[in-house]
Amino acid sequence: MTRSNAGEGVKEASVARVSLPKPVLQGFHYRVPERLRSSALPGTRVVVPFGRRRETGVIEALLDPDSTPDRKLREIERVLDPEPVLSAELLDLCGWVADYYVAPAGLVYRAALPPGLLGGGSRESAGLRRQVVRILEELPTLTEREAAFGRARRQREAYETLESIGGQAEVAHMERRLGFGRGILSGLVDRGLVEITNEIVERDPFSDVESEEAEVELNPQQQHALADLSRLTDRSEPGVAVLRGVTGSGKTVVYIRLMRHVVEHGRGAILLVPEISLTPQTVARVRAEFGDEVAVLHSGLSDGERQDAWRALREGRKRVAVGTRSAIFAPVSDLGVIIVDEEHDGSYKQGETPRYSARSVAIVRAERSGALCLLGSATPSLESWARVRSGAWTGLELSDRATPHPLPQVELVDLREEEGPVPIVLSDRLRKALKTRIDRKEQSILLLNRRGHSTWVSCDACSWIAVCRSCNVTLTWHRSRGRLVCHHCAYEEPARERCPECGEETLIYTGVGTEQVERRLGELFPGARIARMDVDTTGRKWSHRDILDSVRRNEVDILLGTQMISKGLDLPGVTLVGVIDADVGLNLPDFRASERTFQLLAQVAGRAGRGTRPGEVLVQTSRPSHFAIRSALQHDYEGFARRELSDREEPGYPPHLRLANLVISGRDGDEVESAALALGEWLEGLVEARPELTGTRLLGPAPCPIDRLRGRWRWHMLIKQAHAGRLGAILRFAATHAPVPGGSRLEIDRDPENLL
DNA sequence: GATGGTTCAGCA
DNA sequence: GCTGAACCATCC
Repeated sequence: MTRSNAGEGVKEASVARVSLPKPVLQGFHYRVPERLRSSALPGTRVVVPFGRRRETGVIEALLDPDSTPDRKLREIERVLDPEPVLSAELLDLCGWVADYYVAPAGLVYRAALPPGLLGGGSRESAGLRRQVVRILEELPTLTEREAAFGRARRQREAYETLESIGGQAEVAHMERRLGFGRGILSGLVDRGLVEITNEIVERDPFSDVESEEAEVELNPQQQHALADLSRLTDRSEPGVAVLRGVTGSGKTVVYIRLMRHVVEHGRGAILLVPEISLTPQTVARVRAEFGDEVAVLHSGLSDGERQDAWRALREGRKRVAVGTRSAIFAPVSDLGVIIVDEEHDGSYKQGETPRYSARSVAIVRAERSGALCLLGSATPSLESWARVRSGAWTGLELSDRATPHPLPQVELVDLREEEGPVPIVLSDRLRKALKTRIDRKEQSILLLNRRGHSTWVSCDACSWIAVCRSCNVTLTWHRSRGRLVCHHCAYEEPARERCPECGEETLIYTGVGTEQVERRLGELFPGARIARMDVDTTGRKWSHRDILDSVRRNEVDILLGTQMISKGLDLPGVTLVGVIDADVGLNLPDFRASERTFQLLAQVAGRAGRGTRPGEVLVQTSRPSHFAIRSALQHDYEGFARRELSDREEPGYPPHLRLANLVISGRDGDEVESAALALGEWLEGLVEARPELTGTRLLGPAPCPIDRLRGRWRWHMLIKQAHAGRLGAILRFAATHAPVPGGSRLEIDRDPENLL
């Protein structure tokens, strides 16, 4: 680690390495002026001159002047924090993330800090706050204006427009109605002419969640698991434990008791959940147990609230953090346990730089701070499972349901046997089952992992297909909106009556989505109360909660939705779960297709029969003999895992090998292709030339499954290596030396969750 | 990511 | 010889 200049030797620590939140891998060196020597410590934010502007960065390390690059250094201008915002522990952890994922350190720090602390602008979180831009400095004379703007024409226009509408406007208004993008506005911010602030903050939507948790008696299995886990946390090197608990087995109670144990011993705890709006019950129970001791970090908070929660942890006023992915960086000191709930969930992997997996970071952080890392799931990832089987990690199991009923009966409906001129949406079997529930006043859940009305619109007369303007994917017809929508970018267009190609009224709509199912249900069961839950119906802030609350209040007979209804919900009135098309994810060109299908089916099946009445599950499929579906049918996790592990051995996929996906993209398709081919040759040369890289397997280059996205053509190649260190070495070398022509961009995704 | 310097086509 | 756009290295 770096030295912090503890009082003595003022002259040796007069240079700082600073990381800026920019997509550059290296740090930059600055001189620490005499007056800042005592406050410019590693982990503090500083303002530095960069080019002709100033930037906020984080001091990564203090260095001896003689060991720093031979060039004239500029000076740190200002130290923003009286105390480091990143502790030595977190600085170190971020360093690991930057190194392992080959990500710019500054971007890692930004991901680790509450929004707003680094790199100004916070991400928008729909509607909870509105951002307002306001003029700070008047420019009365023309000469002042010339001087202030120079050649920045658009900025000047934006400034003058703002002036003419009263000096203040909503950022969204400037962007959408007036066409002044975020970039232009932040340019004005940088010139110090305007400021952007967040206004109107609603109350914390979780603050009034009721404390429903009564003291629960643990069953023998839970007691056992808790005792084992508690014992582990008392060790100096507790390692990683995987708690496999069937749906409804009561993992959350175990988490809570374990955290209680840790807190009582004066240590802290972090609980990660996949998506907080979908796990209100988990959050509520933690709140009920820990009250003011817990900080809930979720995207619904305003910047201010998030910073408050963060500070409370930093100062030790709170010892327990609950949150999504980025909460793995919560400043909890003296950690006793880090729990990753639903550890198999793909949302723990960030989809953009830094492409870290919160699960992996959790494991590293726990190890480095002597804490236990507990991974919980009904369907652990194969990566985790393999480690348990090899004996490297501790495995624990909850096989009994805490509810009065065993796991529900799962039955397959073979769609190939169903007759009809059009594809079957609701088989007779499923229809009857739904009818029975409605008659009995019981509730049903229907899963279809495709939103919209029809996912494929084409012309019967000519060959026209509705595709996105900037992505190589079909547009989905959203009937209620009357529009054709791309599910990968923002593009949409009005729905049409006639084929735009041949002009005939011959458009056909195939590929059933949730919106269409909702209509069909309405026709089939006229009196039934149907709720649809997918991205389109949960746009408003707390609509998730509203929908689920109404289900819980028994105001809904059928809850229909995408995979967001499969996760962690505890809806005791549900006795039927129907899967409309189990094959949706099975045919994706991704080595995790089977695993995801199995997990989804197992999770959604677990929603049935959690109350006093037993549950039933119906799965419609055209591939009833597929082992992922068969295993889900029998609730046979181990059988599935065994088969899938052996299937992955030969093509060589995780967990047998480490994987990285290199994606090269750009606007010009031919250019990207030749860049990808060149990169492939370069990598082959590299691997051949270096004996220490033996055992590296290269796959591709080939066009990505979605070969055009947001206007960029995409090629990719896979690197496989059994040895994590070697893979890291290759990736770091490639990131800095690989030939990437201008116009193309290389992105490195280590341990990819998604190969599309 | 942003900037500023370099290069070069297009034009007088 | 001038201008603007495209390209690319550099920013400490």
